[in-house]
Amino acid sequence: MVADVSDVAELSLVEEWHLLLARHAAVFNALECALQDEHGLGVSEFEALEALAGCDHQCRAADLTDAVHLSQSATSRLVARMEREGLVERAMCDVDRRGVFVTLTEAGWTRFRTAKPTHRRVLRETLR
Amino acid sequence: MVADVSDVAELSLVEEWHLLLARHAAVFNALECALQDEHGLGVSEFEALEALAGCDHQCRAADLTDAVHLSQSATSRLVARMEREGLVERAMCDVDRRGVFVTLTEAGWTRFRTAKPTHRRVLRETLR
DNA sequence: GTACGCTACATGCACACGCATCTAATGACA
DNA sequence: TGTCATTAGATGCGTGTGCATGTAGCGTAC
Repeated sequence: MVADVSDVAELSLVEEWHLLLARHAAVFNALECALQDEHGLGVSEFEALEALAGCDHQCRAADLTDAVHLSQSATSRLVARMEREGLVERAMCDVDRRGVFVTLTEAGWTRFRTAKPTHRRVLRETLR
Repeated sequence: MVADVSDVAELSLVEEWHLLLARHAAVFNALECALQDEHGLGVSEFEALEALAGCDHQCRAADLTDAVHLSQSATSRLVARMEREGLVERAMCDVDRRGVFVTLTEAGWTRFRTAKPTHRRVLRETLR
């Protein structure tokens, strides 16, 4: 019984997937705990804040959907939660009145800057 | 304004994290859709089946928890769902009567073998 | 043997998710 | 201008998740 080339290729493919799963789970859980405990933020909330901070503090809801890797509906509720917490505001978009501009509030910007060191620390500790 | 070494290091750390997030989301979603559509399985269900198949078709519930990267409670419910679908059985563990042996049924083994090519195909198509 | 701490798994609960669907606005075309 | 397909985002619904806790069995100490 000799493993041929395609068996080896498949094995490494599965191993790489399991490695990816394990790495993701480890970093994600560590981030979730640290951000929640120290700043009352979930990972998705932080990613949304980071996306907004990197986009002039304002972007379309649809752009956030890509940034947080969530469904459209989940993103909509995420924005609703963050608005309830005063981290962002939803503004009517003039050029396309179906659209929504999500804008970072002063409180949201502050929370992001405060949480950022925690985020980076956990990445340093758990990534790779 | 010159970026120093630690700024560069932090940037690449964050980029690597975002890459990990994106890769995970892409592969996970593709797997979820394909396995659900073609075999009525979720990713976690498949991972559990794979872990059991690689463990002589029988292992402790606690071992499954590690394999699926889920909490203990989620794993317990996962096993309950899979038992309801006839994919696994829960058996009393003689040496430690608190424990539970999860065993692959014939149907579970068949479902795993059937779904495996789909799983590998999606990995080939979406990983890297 | 009895008491006590620990471990394995199950379960109540609150909450976040995706899917399907709804509403409102847009753009194209007759 | 009126119709209609398309798109942006919100929401009802069912389900899966983690946390906290419950229950039962184990192991040690006395």
